[in-house]
Amino acid sequence: MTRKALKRERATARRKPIRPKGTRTPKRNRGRPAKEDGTELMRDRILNAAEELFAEHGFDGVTVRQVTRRANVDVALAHYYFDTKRGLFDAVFLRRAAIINEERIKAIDEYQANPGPGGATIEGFIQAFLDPVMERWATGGKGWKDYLAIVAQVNNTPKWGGETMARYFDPVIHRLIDGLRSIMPGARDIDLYWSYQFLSGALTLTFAETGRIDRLSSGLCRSSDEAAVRSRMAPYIAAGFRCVCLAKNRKPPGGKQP
Amino acid sequence: MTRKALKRERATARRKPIRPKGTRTPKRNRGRPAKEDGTELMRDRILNAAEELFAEHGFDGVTVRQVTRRANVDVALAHYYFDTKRGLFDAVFLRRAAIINEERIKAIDEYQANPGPGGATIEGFIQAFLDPVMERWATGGKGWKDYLAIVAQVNNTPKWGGETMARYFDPVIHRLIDGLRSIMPGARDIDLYWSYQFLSGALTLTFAETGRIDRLSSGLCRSSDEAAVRSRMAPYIAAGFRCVCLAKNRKPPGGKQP
DNA sequence: AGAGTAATTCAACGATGGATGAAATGATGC
DNA sequence: GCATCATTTCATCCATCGTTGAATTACTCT
Repeated sequence: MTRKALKRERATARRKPIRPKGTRTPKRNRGRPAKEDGTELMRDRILNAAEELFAEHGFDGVTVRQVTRRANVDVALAHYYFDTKRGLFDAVFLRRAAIINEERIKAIDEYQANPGPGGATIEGFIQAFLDPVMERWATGGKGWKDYLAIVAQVNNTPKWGGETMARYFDPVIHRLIDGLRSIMPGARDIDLYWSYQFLSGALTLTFAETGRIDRLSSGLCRSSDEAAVRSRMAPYIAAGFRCVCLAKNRKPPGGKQP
Repeated sequence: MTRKALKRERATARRKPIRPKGTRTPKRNRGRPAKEDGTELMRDRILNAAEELFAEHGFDGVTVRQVTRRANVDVALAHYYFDTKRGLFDAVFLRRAAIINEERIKAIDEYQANPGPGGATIEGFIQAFLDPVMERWATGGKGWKDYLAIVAQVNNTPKWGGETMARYFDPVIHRLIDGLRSIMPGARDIDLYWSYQFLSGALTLTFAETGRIDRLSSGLCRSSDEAAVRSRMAPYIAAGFRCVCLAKNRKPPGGKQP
């Protein structure tokens, strides 16, 4: 017994049997398909189509019918596998979140266990945190790019920015902050968290590849230029952390100091 | 002759006069209202309601009916004033964009004309660029906060991140970059633009006040803490610019240098 | 005072939204 | 070889969507 059965149980005797209507016209293309391997599983077809569309138009800008049309699949199948539209979105979001999160934890652990000569640095930790995502973004193909565009939208939406992001990403971020704290013993947590906030904004916007910088710079910069991002983002962010989190560099610019 | 007349002209004789239906039931509450001053104009009521809802749910997550219901106004009135849903959104977006853009240009001009003793600094320019928004965010009330939440979503959406943001914000950004270039004669444009990109992400996410950092820090930080942002954002960002744009500070972290 | 115009509401249109019950059909296990 | 199960499609439900034509009422100008 799989999803359908569960669903039917949940919805026991909800409606009257409304459908005394027309007789069925038995046509082709119905029922369980021949198990022809090699083709993508329908469930994955739906996920992939949804990923593309959500990346471009956001959750509310996409209809389930658009997704299933792109996947060449019946509408009902999306509900069969994912129950609701929201369930489909969550499935898209989860699929890759698990992967980068694991890679990130591993990267930070490895860096801390074995930093280069001279010991661990702020830039080193930031790099370890960024690298897995950067790598997927640069070489993971359209699927990963679409996924990162979705993350950017979720991160910047009040409705989801709080809970959805938290559930999936908080542990990794705490791991990063632990690492940074270990090499900045004097840093206050409040400074570390705010610095991460700025990091988060810069990161998600950049990987979202909105095309904004291309236009702004009249084509001088390209959103998709991985080398450009690779050589600048970590240094930029590390400099910010150094400035904000190391007390000696803090200079109150007029405002009161908390 | 105002909007309605223009609209009717545009749609000359488009449809057959479909409506041989029921007779009108003349009730209260119709037609042009008595000119009772002191109350908000209906056009503004619609704009305000739309601003709130767009901030929370995004363009596609809001229906025109929700907006007019919150504004206590008939649906048709929204189309009377703004033609389409998109027109309504643009009106919301434009209303405040004009204000901050003007203030920002003025702030940067003034800073460059009269920096403190010691001359202009990177941090000074950044501060001049941020201050008008910061001020509105901190003291402008819910309207401005909602507006900035909308900006964050637009900025991070591929569909609009390119064109919509460009049309309204590019001139100010170029003004900022001109200022920065004037005190960093050796800086390459490509570095300045990429640095701005990181600034942009940090800025829009922070002002969007998604509540993310509150949860992440277990309540240690509050999204709405203006003093915390005021004392950290400009230094963080200025440090990043210094690091990326001043050649002597550039150190290639393994990747190839463009 | 009457004609014209601006602002507001009513009532509907056609399309489409998410969702689901039931039929169909191949695979699986006994 | 037959009953059960998992997967897929068909056909539809009902609510709601953006948008509009026309009626209605108040204000403005002559």
